[in-house]
Amino acid sequence: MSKEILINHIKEYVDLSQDEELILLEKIKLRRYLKGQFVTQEGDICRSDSFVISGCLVTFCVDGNGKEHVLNLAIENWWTGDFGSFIGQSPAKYNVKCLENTVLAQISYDDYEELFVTIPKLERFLRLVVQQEYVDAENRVIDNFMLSAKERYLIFCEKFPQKEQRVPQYMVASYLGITKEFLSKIRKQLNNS
Amino acid sequence: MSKEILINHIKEYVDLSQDEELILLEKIKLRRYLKGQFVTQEGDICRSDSFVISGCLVTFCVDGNGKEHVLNLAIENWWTGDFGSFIGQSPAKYNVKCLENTVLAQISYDDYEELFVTIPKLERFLRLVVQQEYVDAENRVIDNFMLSAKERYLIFCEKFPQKEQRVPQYMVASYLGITKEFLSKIRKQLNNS
DNA sequence: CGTCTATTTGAATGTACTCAAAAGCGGTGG
DNA sequence: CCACCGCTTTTGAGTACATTCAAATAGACG
Repeated sequence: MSKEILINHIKEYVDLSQDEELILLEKIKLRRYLKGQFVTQEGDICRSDSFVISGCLVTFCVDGNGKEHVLNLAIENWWTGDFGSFIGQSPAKYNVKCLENTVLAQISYDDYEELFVTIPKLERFLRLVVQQEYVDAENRVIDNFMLSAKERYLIFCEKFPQKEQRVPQYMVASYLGITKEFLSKIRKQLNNS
Repeated sequence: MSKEILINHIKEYVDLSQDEELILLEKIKLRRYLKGQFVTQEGDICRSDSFVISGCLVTFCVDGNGKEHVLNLAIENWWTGDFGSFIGQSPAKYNVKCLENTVLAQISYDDYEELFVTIPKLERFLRLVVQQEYVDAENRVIDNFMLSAKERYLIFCEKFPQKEQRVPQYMVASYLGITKEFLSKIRKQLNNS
């Protein structure tokens, strides 16, 4: 069953007893989305933390000129959503949209708080996950400073070949912080060498 | 006593009993550094998580051309260090250097693991802190995409006036992802208007 | 096949960088 | 107290990386 995928993900970080698994199974809700549907929209409050069972999603915001900026791309076994909105239960700054038909395993904010009491080690699990995401986010800041657009693109392809294949090129460009035109030129240059 | 400052910081997130405070006081080590000293150097393993009691620090790395890139600036009541190195107990990618005489409250990796067992709610504390830092780091990524250098500088000054005042301008520039020369020109332009 | 969206191409432009040099500033010692 | 030193900041000219805008081409889907 699909919920098991999330359970197994959690078990990579902390041990769970049979009972604890059952409690979790009750709290995890599966939700299906069609390609193009939004999981969260700017201004909404993100009520659930979402783990991707299958599919592909983009997290982006829109600036004053209507330009879209991609914060994150998520595929199977990644967490997604507007985490700032989730932890503060405050209006989302970002939109989360499905690029494919998608199945998410979700745990609501309230259930999380309840679960932290009944299964305290989930607190540890979430800490470990978020710690790593924090380090990755900081490394992304520095990579954007240190590396050229071409280098960032090459590293992206190497690190996330599946994302590169499943996500439209203009979103990859935005994720890398460059324009779609410039990414196109980079790719052309890479082919001619 | 200075250690109380860290205890109070923790108490902003979780309640601590008298006993728990005493256990913590034992594990927290104060360490003094002179201006210019390094808390961590690239390649070291960052053995302790450090909370700034007083002073000011910069976290930076050096690229292939010898150019320095500032990841973070820390003052009183901030955590500092190479967190990636700390959580993985792996060689540091970054250097952490004191810009002033500095006092840090440190908890070692091993003591942390012990503390998580004796005071499980510290797990929650750390999760809450790191969650916020993660969201801040992601917002920094997007701000660097969406905003001009001038806008980023203005927001930095507004958000962290003390950092702007205590940190050399060329480090602020690097933190913002621009050159010292360009920041100088931005400041000139802001004065003439 | 036509329509819609995504990608490519090219020319002009801009934001920010490089390099070199000068000016400012703070501390130290004569 | 001033002169000097090292380090930081400023200035200017030339340049580069990446953007904008407009148009052509390619792909996907009904």
